[in-house]
Amino acid sequence: MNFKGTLPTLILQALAEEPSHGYRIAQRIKARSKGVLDFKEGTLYPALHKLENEGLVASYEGVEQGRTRRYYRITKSGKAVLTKDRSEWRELSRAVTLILEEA
Amino acid sequence: MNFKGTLPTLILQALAEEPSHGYRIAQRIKARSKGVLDFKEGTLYPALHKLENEGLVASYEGVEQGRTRRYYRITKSGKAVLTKDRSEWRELSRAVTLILEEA
DNA sequence: ATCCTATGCATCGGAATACGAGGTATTAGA
DNA sequence: TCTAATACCTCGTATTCCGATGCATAGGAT
Repeated sequence: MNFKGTLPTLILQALAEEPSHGYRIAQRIKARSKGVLDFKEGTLYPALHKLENEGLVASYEGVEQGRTRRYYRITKSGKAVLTKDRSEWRELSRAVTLILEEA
Repeated sequence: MNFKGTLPTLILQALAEEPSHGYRIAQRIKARSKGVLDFKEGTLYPALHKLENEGLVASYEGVEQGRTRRYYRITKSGKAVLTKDRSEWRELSRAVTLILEEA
């Protein structure tokens, strides 16, 4: 069960903390949300590609333990978008909460 | 600018407060969120029909000032779903906030 | 009297987001 | 040896939302 629309922001946030690769980003989001947020691979990889296409993240191939992984890092414009996304999230979530908590 | 997935819950909440019709529900959501949440008609009416199809709301035709309006009220199962949706919202929004506010 | 705006309902096409299923391949442990 | 976890990817489908469009009435401005 996930929200629609928050995944790009969550990915940017993860990469702002440290560069990582797809599989680990997904695990991290799941762990940090205590299992609540659990995006599937069929969702994650296309989202990652789209972010790269938009220039918000950049990727490079890395080899670790004989395994090829595609690492991603956040770009300058990615950081700017993350800042904007965060404040948008605050505004929207506050608005929804305001309505739902109102008797 | 809207969240995806919260509209049915917001509609149920509005109808839990008082029965209403489509146009007014939209205005109410917009007003309560101080203009932040603004769902369009092309979104609202299909959502309303779907909720009725699922038995979460019921509708009846009412005439007011010579105008025919379709009024909706929340049903018993609609109230149950609303309660569940509210706790789900809390859980999900808390999870996202947890990740985004974390340095 | 006429026109515009707000009200009020509805449907359609298209875009975006997510999931599930399926495919490929490597590594580590039972 | 077999299985599970890791790691990446794509495709079809469902859902959600928006914008455009259509129709119709009421009220106020010109």
